Amino acid sequence: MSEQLDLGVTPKPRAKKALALTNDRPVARLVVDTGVAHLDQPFDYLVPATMAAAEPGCRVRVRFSGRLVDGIVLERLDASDHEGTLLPLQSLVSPERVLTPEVCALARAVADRTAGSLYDVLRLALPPRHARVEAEPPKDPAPRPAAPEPGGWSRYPNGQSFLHALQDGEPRAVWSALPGPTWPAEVALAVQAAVAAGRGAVVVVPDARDVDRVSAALADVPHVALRADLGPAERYRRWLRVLRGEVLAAIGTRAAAFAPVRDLGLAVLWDDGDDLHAEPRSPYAHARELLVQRAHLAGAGLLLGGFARTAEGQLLVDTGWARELAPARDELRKVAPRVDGTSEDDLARDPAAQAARLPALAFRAAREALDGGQPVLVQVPRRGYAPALACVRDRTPARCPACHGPLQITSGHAVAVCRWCGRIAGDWRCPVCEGRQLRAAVIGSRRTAEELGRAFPGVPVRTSGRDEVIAAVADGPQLVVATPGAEPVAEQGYGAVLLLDPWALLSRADLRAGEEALRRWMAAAALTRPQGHVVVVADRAVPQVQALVRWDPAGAAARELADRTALGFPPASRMASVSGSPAAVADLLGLVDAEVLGPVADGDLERAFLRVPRPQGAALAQALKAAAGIRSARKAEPVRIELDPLVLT
DNA sequence: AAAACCATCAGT
DNA sequence: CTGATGGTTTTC
Repeated sequence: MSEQLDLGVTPKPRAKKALALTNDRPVARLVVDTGVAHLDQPFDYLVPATMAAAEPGCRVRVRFSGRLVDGIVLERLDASDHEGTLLPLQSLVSPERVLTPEVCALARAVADRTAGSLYDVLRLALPPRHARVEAEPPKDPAPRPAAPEPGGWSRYPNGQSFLHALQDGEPRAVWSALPGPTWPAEVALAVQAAVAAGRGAVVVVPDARDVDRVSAALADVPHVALRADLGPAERYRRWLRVLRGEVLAAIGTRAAAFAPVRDLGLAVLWDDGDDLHAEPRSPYAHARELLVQRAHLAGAGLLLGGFARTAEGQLLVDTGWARELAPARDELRKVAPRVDGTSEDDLARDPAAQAARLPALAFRAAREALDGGQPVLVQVPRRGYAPALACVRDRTPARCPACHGPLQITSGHAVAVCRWCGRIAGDWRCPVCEGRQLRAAVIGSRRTAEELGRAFPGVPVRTSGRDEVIAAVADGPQLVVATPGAEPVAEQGYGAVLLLDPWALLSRADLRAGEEALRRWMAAAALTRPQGHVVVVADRAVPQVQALVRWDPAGAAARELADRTALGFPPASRMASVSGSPAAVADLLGLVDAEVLGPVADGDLERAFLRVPRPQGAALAQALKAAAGIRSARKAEPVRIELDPLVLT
């Protein structure tokens, strides 16, 4: 064979010297970081002899329309079907094959589903390279663990068959976890079942605390923990161990959904309703959609677990794609907390408890637990100082008479001020009852902590919120005031959990307010010791309170899904959010055929929602991508496109 | 960002 | 008709 292969390509006239190509498959088909929406397609380049190691999955640099850009090899071919001349690869970044076929197929599917480009997804899927770490000597593959005993799964009628099917099947389950601290152990058992059979597993949890808890539960299973806060070197080191098959299991937050484990047998997602699972960067893929898609493509099992259940999880059950994995009723009775609803008007006699606005029942429950030497968890909806105000009588949210922005009080003694326009709202009147008196709709955790301290003199009070999250507290009498998601685990479980100000959660304008409220209450209530006491300061007639009392996440999710289906809301329909300048949004909407809601002003920008029946979701994504491509080719200003947006307000 | 492509037109 | 010119399209 000649050095210079004839590929039907005329050498460039200005080429200084003939480039020696590799003999073996001299064409590399790449995905290139073009940076523009309309060029989401493979491009072919020639492989110089010096870069013969540029196998599929390798990072390369290439000249693309004059600029040096990053690319990844998708395939090596004998010849290209491209008509024009081919440029050679500029350099081979590394022979490490970082993009596996499985992750590549997933990224392609995700890009299609979200109207994004392949490279945008790969940017999220592949950690930045760290050359020094790559050069470190590889370790031996970790030994396989033994197949697990059923452990906590014996409390679920289908638990053992689920574990068993992980050996070589693709069991898909929506799991309603028993309240209590054992879910990391059950996740670990499922992972062990897959790994013992020589299959890989990925586990995605909302935050770093959960990563640590599941990682600890996985002590007997070789694995890596991928956390966002690791730093580039350690992050890449652990990721490489997965890629090279040194370990078969990876656990982490959102980005771990793409961990390149070998021969995937199980994907786990814990608490899929947590909004931390939504990727904030384009194309905004949600971890649940990633893992559902990945399990589907890879023929792997899926475990979608949580105390509460989302409407999306319910849909997976209703369509028959996944099965329900719920505890036996008597097992639930053993551990479920005793939940009482109480009116906030039923205030305690104790003056300090009154000042803290503690209803008698809540005060008593806390007192009993503390007297028994047990910690008490108090969940308050938001941190800060009285962030929102409402009519004292009927809870109508207080809005600015001028601009309808929310009113707030910024310090202990100031009058109410509009959060948007800054006007002082001294003359506020309730639009419903004409009342003039305001109350804090949401009491921030700091103030609650102060007030509770006075209601229970001598009892230590700790707070856990966004600023400072406490992972765990020891047993013993103490008050723990926490915002949702920041509740510390108690060593022996809390004696009582108080859910204050539920209206702050329930009365949000969001479509998901009801589901989200129940999710947060269940997450807190699950931290009680078996049959601990939970007091929620709301009427039992509220459906979410009922679901909490009966500990019925499945029933609540079924009702939620039915409600949304009746109204044509997701997940029964699929929606897309489109935002940008008014002209750009109007232009894009003109290119897509779907029901349009809006547009409405959103700051300087405009936002519109598109809605189609669920079966047309793929077509909507395709149409939006095509439209964005047309606009990008015209060099029109970009529009932000988000499929299945989490927030619909 | 550079190259290739394409339409237009002054000078034959 | 041809070659120069300037704007547009393509990008392997």
